[in-house]
Amino acid sequence: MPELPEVETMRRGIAPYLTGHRIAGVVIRNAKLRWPIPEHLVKTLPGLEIHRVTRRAKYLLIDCSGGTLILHLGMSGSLRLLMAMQPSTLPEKHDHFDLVLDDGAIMRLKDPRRFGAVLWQTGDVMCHPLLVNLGPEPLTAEFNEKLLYDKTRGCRVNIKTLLMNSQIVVGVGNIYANETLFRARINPKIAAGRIGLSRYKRLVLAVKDILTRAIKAGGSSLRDFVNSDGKPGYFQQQYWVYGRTGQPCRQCGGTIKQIKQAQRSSFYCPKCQR
DNA sequence: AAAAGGCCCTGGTCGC
DNA sequence: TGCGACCAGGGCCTTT
Repeated sequence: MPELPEVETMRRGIAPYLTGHRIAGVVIRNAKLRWPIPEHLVKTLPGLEIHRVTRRAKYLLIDCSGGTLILHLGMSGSLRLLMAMQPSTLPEKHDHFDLVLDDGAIMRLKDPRRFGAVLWQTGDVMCHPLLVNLGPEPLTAEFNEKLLYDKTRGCRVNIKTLLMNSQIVVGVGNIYANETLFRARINPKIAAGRIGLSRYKRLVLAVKDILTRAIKAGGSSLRDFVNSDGKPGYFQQQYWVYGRTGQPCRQCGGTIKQIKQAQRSSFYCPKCQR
């Protein structure tokens, strides 16, 4: 389940191998992702030069001459780089898409659950319907307590669900929503409109700090991106509350509770989070 | 308008 | 050991 830190780690992993290269070929083995992969990419992309690889929310943006390739990894997607002359480049069952580069390297997308996406946008990529309504990046100054406060006056939705709303802030998935609320000592059930500036300040700091640390941890696994399974090595990190139903709170020893909010599992410590 | 629920999909886990 | 039921999850889309 790639969250923002994982996507950013993947971006940093692939960028050096793509930037400045020309696309030599495209292979679509299974176009049926979240949306169909446009078949015309097989003809359109070869010959184009890759200028840079950026990220917006959890979307990877491969900026080419003439357009931008938009990748989303869904919840089971991963990218791998196979270098030229490497013996075992046989695609496996869920390797749906290859981007072949002019030096023979291959960027291969694997996505067993096919919630991911490969799309193409000409012109300003930020005008794409999937990107145009996104809220601020969590690690920018634009994401702050005042923004949360202003956007939630009169809002009755619970804070956990709000935090996962990409129109409010992008890149906070289920795991980090739970973990950041614990860090900020905020009960996930509280209505967003009843939270004041001081608690929002704690929440913003928690989001920034936890995401920043996760990205740093991912950096140490960057070398694994070439000729590996594409999975950063920090997935087995320790969580304070996520997935710890019934276990003792690492802070107070109380019991971690699990509830459902907007069809998603929420985990929290009723004693620490009020 | 806001909020709630549905849906896409596969692999892993669990009970029988 | 096989098999069905169920769950997880991002996030757009539809319904209320």
